Amino acid sequence: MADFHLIRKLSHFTRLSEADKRVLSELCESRVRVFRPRENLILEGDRPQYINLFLDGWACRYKDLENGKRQILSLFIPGDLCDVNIFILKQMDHSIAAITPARVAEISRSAFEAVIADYPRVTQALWWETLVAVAIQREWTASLGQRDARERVCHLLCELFVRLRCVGLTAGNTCPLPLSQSEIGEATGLTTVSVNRVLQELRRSNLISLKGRILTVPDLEKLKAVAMFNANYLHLERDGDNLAANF
Amino acid sequence: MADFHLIRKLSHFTRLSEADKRVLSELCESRVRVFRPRENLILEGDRPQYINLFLDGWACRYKDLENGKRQILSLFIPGDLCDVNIFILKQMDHSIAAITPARVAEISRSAFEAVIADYPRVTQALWWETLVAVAIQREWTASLGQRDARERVCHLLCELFVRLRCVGLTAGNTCPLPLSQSEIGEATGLTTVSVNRVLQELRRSNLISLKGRILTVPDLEKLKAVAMFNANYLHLERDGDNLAANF
DNA sequence: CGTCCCCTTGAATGAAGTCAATACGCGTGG
DNA sequence: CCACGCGTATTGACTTCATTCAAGGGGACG
Repeated sequence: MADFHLIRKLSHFTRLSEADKRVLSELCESRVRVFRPRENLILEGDRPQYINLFLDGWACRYKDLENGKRQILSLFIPGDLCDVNIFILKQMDHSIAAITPARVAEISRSAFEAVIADYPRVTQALWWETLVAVAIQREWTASLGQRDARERVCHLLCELFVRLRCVGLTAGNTCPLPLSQSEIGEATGLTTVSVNRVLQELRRSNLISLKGRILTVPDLEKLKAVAMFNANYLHLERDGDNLAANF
Repeated sequence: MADFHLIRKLSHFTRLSEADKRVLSELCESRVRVFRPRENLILEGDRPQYINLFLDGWACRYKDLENGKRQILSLFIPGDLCDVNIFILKQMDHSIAAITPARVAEISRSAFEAVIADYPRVTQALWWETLVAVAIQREWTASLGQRDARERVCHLLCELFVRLRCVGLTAGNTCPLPLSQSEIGEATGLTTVSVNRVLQELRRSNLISLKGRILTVPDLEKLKAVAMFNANYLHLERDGDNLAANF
């Protein structure tokens, strides 16, 4: 199934029918583009034309400030959608770039609207996706505002681990983490040096092990405790189970 | 017109017909509730039932962390909507509280869905509202991650001034700012003491004057420059003018 | 073999936080 | 009318967490 990850993710919200899954699969048979690491999908100021759906690989939203600093605003993993309805806006207020090699389906406005019109459960599920994405953005706000360096890094790692698990990309207590320390820094508002020191310390205290872009979390609960991580904002409790699928 | 502020705000996106305006007015004749300062509209963990529409007064989303710290995640001013479609979720991942005395219309799911079904231009405008709210959240992320204390406070003041102007709540270079220094701190991730020192300095350099909860900005462009404020994320350029209203 | 990232480490610096005391303004009740 | 109390604002001295600066090491790749 082509967009396996998206379907798997949305299934955390509601039970999808076979027809629902089929239409989601078809969505990503739109135009598929491939990006190399650091390649931009779209730049601040550009006119958005498509909803990007990440089939494979990681990417990020980011913003360059006048003072030369860069903030990563959010991370995309397989199964993530960029911005439903983004084509309403005349221009992007931020940029999006691939982090790893990435395969991205570009969903056109018309393809999207066709789905919305005919598949109410999918529509609901996409709404849920949107609401969760905003909740993640809020949690990052809270993190940057109130957590210290160590807590921020731990929180990011917890979030990514859980999100990856939702789309079937973890293996036991292990997951990919294709971010450089400087990218972790850009996401957490820390410098590379600070990230490095935090990671050292997390390794020393056996909270994580991280080599070759593979993260291992021996005790997720312990990491969550350090991070003050509460997964409620990811809304994985089958909120939409009342909309039962008709198989 | 009852929800004057919302209509005025949405008019920055598209030209609304009289019928559009009428249906928006009716929306807030739903149940109107009044809250006192610090009173909670809804708490983390509660089940969301309504879309809150702020008719009058200020409020905020916030999150309490385990370590006792509190982060204000976003601010609501008159004309702001809480979360379109929030009732999809089983429980709130954050709380919402009034800052000043506030009048809030509670829009029911059915009232909302009725509007969506019949008023495509209003639907589009509400989508725009949602996208702008997320863009603001992203900008706060960037602020907390990359701006220093002075820049963060200036940026918040710029944003609020521009948002208030959009709903007709500024007068010349003056606007209400009913936030205590500690609330500014909770929004910007700073301590009260730091906020106080920044404000002192901004006053001394004539960038602002702020007394009795009234903010005066003698030279907005200068303040924007200090804050590295770029209003593009508020998307006020009539992005939806292609959907002309039929009067 | 050299180059380019990325990671690591130490020492010095600095921005913001902490602690603590004081001042101000305003409404309440004696 | 004044005293009191409470929330808010202000100020100074000290501390600390993270940044900055600078240098060195390792691995991948042309």
